[in-house]
Amino acid sequence: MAITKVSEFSAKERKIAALCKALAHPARIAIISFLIKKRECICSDVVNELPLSQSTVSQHLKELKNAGLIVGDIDGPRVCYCINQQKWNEAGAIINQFLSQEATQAEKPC
Amino acid sequence: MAITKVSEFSAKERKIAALCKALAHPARIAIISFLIKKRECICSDVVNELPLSQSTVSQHLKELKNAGLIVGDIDGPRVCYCINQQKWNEAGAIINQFLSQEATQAEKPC
DNA sequence: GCATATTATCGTATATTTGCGATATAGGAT
DNA sequence: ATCCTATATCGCAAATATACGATAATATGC
Repeated sequence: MAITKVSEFSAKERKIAALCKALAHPARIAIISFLIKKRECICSDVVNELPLSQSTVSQHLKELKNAGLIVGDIDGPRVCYCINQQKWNEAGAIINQFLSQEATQAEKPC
Repeated sequence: MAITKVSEFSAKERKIAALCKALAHPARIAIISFLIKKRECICSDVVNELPLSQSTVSQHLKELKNAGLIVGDIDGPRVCYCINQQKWNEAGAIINQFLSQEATQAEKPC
């Protein structure tokens, strides 16, 4: 496709899409659910929970971290992951606002 | 990657991820917003609204249709697209339920 | 220092997505 | 029938995502 056109959309549209993209894989949904349930846990706990290799899990964790949804605190040789509660709440608000948009009175029905 | 492991996750996890994936591109966010605003419109209106070619827009519409979020009614030579209100509400409920999960009392903080 | 445990990153293969032009398809108008 | 408009699909190229094994990096314990 040569070049992606993502940059031609509004910041809001890109933000919503980026958040959804971070949640667009079942492994990442599972990781988030697991972290919410356990409140916090080390990377190897996640690896044990998922049917994926350690390197693949690490990649998914990285994506969630890049999206700001989780944080990893270094704890000796381990990394303790947990939800970034503030960002998680913000993300929920942004996505929910989009999901619950109200239709205006029909402007020009076809 | 040889083979995707999506099928090894739960139906719920896959459902949430699939819905988010449908919303994981700014063009599709823009399309949904446009349809909600206009209530309904023909494909070429969407093409005029987005900085993308007709064939690319058609592909994005197809993805949203596959996800069940929109429907396209054939109207002579045109296709009139609109939100599938019921599915849209369902999707909102599913995603929102996931987003607003409550943390349990910490089971085993690290 | 060295060995071990934990996690991240690199390299690679394959799958999927994005994007477009060209073409096909279908309906309406003349 | 022919032309025009609107949409979908095909074929292709490039970008991105998924997945893993191997390796690097880091901290701890000895």
